[in-house]
Amino acid sequence: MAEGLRERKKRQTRQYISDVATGLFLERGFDAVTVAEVADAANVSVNTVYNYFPAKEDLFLDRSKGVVDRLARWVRGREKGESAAAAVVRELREELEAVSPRLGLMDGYARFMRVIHDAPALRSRLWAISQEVVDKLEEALREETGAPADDPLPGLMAGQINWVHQTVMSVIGREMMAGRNPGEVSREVLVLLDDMEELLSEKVLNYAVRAAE
Amino acid sequence: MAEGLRERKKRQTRQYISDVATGLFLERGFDAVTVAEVADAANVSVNTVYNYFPAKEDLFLDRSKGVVDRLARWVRGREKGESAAAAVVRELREELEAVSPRLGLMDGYARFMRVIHDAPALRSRLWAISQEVVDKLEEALREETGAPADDPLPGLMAGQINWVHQTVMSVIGREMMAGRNPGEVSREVLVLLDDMEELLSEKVLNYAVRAAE
DNA sequence: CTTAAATCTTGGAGTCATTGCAAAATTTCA
DNA sequence: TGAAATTTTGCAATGACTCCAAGATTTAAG
Repeated sequence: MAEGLRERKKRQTRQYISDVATGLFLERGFDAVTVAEVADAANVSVNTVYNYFPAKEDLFLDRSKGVVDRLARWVRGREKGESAAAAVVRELREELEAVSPRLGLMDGYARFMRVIHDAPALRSRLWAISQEVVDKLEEALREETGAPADDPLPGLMAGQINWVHQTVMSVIGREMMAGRNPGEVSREVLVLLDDMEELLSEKVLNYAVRAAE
Repeated sequence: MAEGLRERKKRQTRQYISDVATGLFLERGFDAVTVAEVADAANVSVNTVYNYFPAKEDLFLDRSKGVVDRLARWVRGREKGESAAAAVVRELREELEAVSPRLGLMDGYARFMRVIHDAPALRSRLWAISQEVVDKLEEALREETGAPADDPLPGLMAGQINWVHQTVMSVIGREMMAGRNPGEVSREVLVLLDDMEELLSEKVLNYAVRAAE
């Protein structure tokens, strides 16, 4: 069915508010910009802003929400004969080798991270998102392995896999904020990823291996 | 030097405010109690509350701050021939066997956790504390091993060790909230701890072994 | 014991995020 | 085209938190 005028306008408005807000936050920092200013700059009322975004933090982290099922998706899409952890490590390695902006390997990410780093509210929102990532990963592991609800292993495995992802993301953030360029950081984190892989036990690396056909 | 009247009064006032606030939060939940109510109930002004506590969350989580250097302390106090991870696992095992209230194994912890669970602001404050725990642990590992500032290993090891501690604490919280009693939870988590120990690689279990004399 | 300095407490005003409500504007659809 | 559904907006209110200056208390010197 074709999308009505109303739907299109809503999507545009939402996007515009988010863009305007992001611009302001990047310029002056999260705390220094009020929601009222965002509303003014976007030519809408404060209420309209809250109509689209549950909280101020969502104005800046709206995009990041595409990340919540990243690990679950990678695990579900793992190859035959590949374990959950191996799949995540492989996907991370591929993204790193491609110097992918999805991991923050892009110009401008430093400024983005700086805004988050300087605003406690944004940091906690990021933690909340990260928690969602683990939860969805654990759920995926349960489904993939058919583990009973009281089996603690999926939770433990999700924790280990999340450690890898979390560490990669946080080191990238730190290094980019330190002024390094994406290529440099990519190479450095690839080495780090090797180190991490070596720290994973065989039990982790062999958990939830997908049946080879 | 003897403590002056002023110092004593301040400490008492601070403690009293925290106690009163904790009581109210346990009764009615974090969000349902305003800072003004806490101030009233404690016979002080709102400004005095903020004089002692930087934010509302600190009224409830004041105690928890004793936890921030737990892992660093355990590592620094590890025995001869014992690694950092082994020390943390051992200390955790001892606390679990003792059904220690320091880990939340006590009646009333369920209600305490419930308040945190239901208040996003408290959850993020807990995350922040947890971050401090890792940071201090990493710092301790660097000092203990004399690793250079650019060595990534201490950070990775801190992450692995933190995973163990974090998982133990969160499972205890979850089970206690589910109405289980401390003894039960203790036994269950001891088993879980064994599982986790098996998931740690040799490299982790042998990192920062203290010289045997 | 008296008093000035240092320190605490308090009241009050103000900022800002967030919510609730009802009126006004816009879009959809019969 | 006109009523119904949906969106936008203005307005008022709540609650955390900050700033400031005045008042109360404690300390310490004389």
